[in-house]
Amino acid sequence: MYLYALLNYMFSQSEENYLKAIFHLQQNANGGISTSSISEKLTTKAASVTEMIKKLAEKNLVDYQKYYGVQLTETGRKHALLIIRKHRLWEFFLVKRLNFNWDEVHDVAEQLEHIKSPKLVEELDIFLGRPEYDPHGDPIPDANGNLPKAPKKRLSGLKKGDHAICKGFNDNSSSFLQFLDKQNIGLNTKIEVIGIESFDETMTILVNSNTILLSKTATDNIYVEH
Amino acid sequence: MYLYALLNYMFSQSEENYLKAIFHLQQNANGGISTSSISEKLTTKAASVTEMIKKLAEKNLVDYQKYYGVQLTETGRKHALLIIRKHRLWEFFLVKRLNFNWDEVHDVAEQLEHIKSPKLVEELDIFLGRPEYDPHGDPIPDANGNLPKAPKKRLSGLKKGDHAICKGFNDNSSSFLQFLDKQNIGLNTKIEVIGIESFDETMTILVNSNTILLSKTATDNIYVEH
DNA sequence: ATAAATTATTAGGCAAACCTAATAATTTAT
DNA sequence: ATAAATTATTAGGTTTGCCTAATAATTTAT
Repeated sequence: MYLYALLNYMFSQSEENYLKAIFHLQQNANGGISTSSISEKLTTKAASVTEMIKKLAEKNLVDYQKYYGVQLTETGRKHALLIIRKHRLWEFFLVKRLNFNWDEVHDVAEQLEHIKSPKLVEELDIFLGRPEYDPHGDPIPDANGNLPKAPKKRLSGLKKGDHAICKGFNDNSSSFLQFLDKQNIGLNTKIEVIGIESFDETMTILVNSNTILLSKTATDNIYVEH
Repeated sequence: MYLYALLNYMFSQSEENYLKAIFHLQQNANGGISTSSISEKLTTKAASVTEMIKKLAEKNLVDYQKYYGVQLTETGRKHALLIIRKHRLWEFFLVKRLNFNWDEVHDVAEQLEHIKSPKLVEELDIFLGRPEYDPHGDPIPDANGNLPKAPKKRLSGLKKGDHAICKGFNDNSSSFLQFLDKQNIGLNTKIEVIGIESFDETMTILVNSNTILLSKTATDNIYVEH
């Protein structure tokens, strides 16, 4: 199908990285995404972002108005979701089939997500049993870009006495994931909120009968179901 | 280990493609490899090859003297073998695990071979059961660049009356492999040589009780054991 | 309301990897 | 042995995606 071929083969790795970055920034923001936030996310300079944004706008992947920020078009969003789909399928493969630890997969998946082959994505999905969540608990978009709906709730939003199950992480950096490993916090770990400090929102939680202190930054980045 | 890291992370995709092309050309030639043969293999222009060869020589991946051709250094050869190892492991994965046909895998494997992660290569190798041959019958180098020794014999080298088993193909192009599929020739197919035309070396062979005519070009590209 | 700080854009450059056209070196053919 | 053909190199250009430095627009602070 023409659109599919177009979605799969037309864009450079750089362009794909911009689409993905904009998509992720849109998740946590409303309205247009600023040039500077993109440059921060991709560790490039703002001037480079301006340049690339112009190109993406010409290709109808983003809507863009000077000083008013960027937003993905429907085509841009579809392609961003395809890259995220590939990224998360590969992460699943690496962890579940190749014995990678969840904190080791990010860099490799960043490379693998740019491999262009519609058949590969589909067959990999089948081979893995059409998983719905990656090893970090993030939902894997299906071939049409639909995400399994699991509204995310942050650990930082819970109150004293709440019980919860850990369902994902917003910061997938190796250092954060290693920190979680050290605290024995992982996907589906059961958590009880013992208390919250009023001055900085540090949270005291119970994990496997151990008491652990987590900063607001940490609890903001942990998704739970409760 | 330092050398390993060096081998894995130092080179661009283009550089890797040149190393691989030179390695393959060296298999069928003796002495230095000409600029023009490289440009033909990679469908680039000779001027681009000259440029790249200079760069590879500076990085000690090839030995190079004006008008005397190119040869891989030991480092260059090691890295070429790593890329070939990755290419063939991925082809094995695609055919044996993801239901690709053997004539569909080349382009995807050309992309996957450039993924940089020593752990990925090792774990993939283990996951696949440390296969020795890819789906085309080509040997897969081990982690040290050693190839399982299976000296290759061409079908074109056999005489009338010889029996043989098909063990691999030199031309892995989709069109050639599809031609073979149509003739019911595949890995481990049993062949009997019925006759050879003296004027153009066209060979008449018996495959599953069917008589088939193969051009010299075809028989040159089929490896056999007999 | 104006100065200061922030954010975005433009202009001009650079490196990688390709290209064409012109030229040079070597080999082959008569 | 010289002309013709082949092969290789050089010079100069292009595109992509990045950079710095200068400038412009907008927002924030006093």
